[in-house]
Amino acid sequence: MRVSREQAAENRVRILEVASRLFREKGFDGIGLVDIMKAAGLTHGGFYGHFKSKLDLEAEASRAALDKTRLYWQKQLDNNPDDPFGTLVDRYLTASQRDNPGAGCAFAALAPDATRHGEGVQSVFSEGLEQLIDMIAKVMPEADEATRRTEALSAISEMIGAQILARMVRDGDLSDDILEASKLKLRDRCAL
Amino acid sequence: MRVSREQAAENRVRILEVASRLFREKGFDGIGLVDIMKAAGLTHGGFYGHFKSKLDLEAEASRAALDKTRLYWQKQLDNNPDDPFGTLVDRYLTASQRDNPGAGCAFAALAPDATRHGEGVQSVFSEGLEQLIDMIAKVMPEADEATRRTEALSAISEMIGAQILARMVRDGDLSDDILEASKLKLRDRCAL
DNA sequence: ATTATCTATAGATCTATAGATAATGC
DNA sequence: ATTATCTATAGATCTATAGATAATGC
Repeated sequence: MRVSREQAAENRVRILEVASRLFREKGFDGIGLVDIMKAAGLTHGGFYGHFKSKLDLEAEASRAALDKTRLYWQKQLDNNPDDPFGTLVDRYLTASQRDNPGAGCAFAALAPDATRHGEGVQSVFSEGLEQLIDMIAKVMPEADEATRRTEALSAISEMIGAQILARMVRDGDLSDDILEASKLKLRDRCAL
Repeated sequence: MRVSREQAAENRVRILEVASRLFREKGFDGIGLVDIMKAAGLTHGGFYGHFKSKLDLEAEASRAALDKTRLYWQKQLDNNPDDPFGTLVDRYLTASQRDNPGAGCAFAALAPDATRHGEGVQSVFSEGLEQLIDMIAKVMPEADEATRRTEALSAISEMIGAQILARMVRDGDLSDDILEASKLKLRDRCAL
């Protein structure tokens, strides 16, 4: 049943991909190692050859998710130099983001979970947020750097909060309204 | 070991209070029935005399938490008729709210958890949010009712998002900055 | 007699580990 | 010979239930 070194490295990546999706969909406590490994096409016994513990996987899978989505958003900003922040707002506050938590923003899916899952996990989210702040502060329209950072912080809080609440609500119309309201308010900031 | 009908009713209330605090602190999956009952001064076997299931307790404890905090905020609005929304912003976006999740906003503590814990729990949070929206929309300064609702939705998303991120971050200065940034931006809306 | 609570436990699930297996890579 | 994975299981924990217990309230 052994596998090449190369195949083993691919297996590790697949565990990370599968775990980062399942954690975002079901929460850290909503999915077990057995099912994660099964989803990766492996048995659970092999898990500890790749990771030290479940908490370790939570941290690594979260880092993978945050890195991947940050790269995606960086590309969106780069490809829309005329209105980078407006593009971000329009594409983040969508029903498709809301309805695909497994592939989307790990902050919206897991921030409160991360707060309760130890220093390692929390550090990953903290560093991920700092990088996100820098990335967005750079494209804010204001001249003053400190103001751009304040604007970025406020906008990030609103966008993530809106997705969290839009997902939570059972009424689809209200859910859409939540996204639309923040889109409207945040779009205003581009017209400076 | 039996207890009077009156005492039993008090026990039920105490279970709800204890559970609503522990759920907000540790998440629905972060605390078990045995420890909840122990914290209420009872043994776990008695639980099912009061609630149908853990999910049932999650819904009822969340309703209790949301009702209690909404009453608190309604009182803050009523007591500050000159600047109700500014008062709300100033008092919600505080370090003391951030550092006491067990007594604070259930949305900030449990919204993503609620999304994953079945229709009953989700309905409680949905209805709680609708009531909160109505409460805040009423005190927004804008003349037009639809605009007041949009403003309320956007402000709620930002305030809850800010508390979630402020709790998640390990760097205390950044955590304070997150709250301050949103306080600054939201306070601007009073000056209409 | 009724019933709120307690004791004890069933049954399921979860993380983690130990030892076996078999293919890789020296 | 090494090692990635698998099989099997230990040990802990969690929800839920069954039956015993003892005080209430008719």
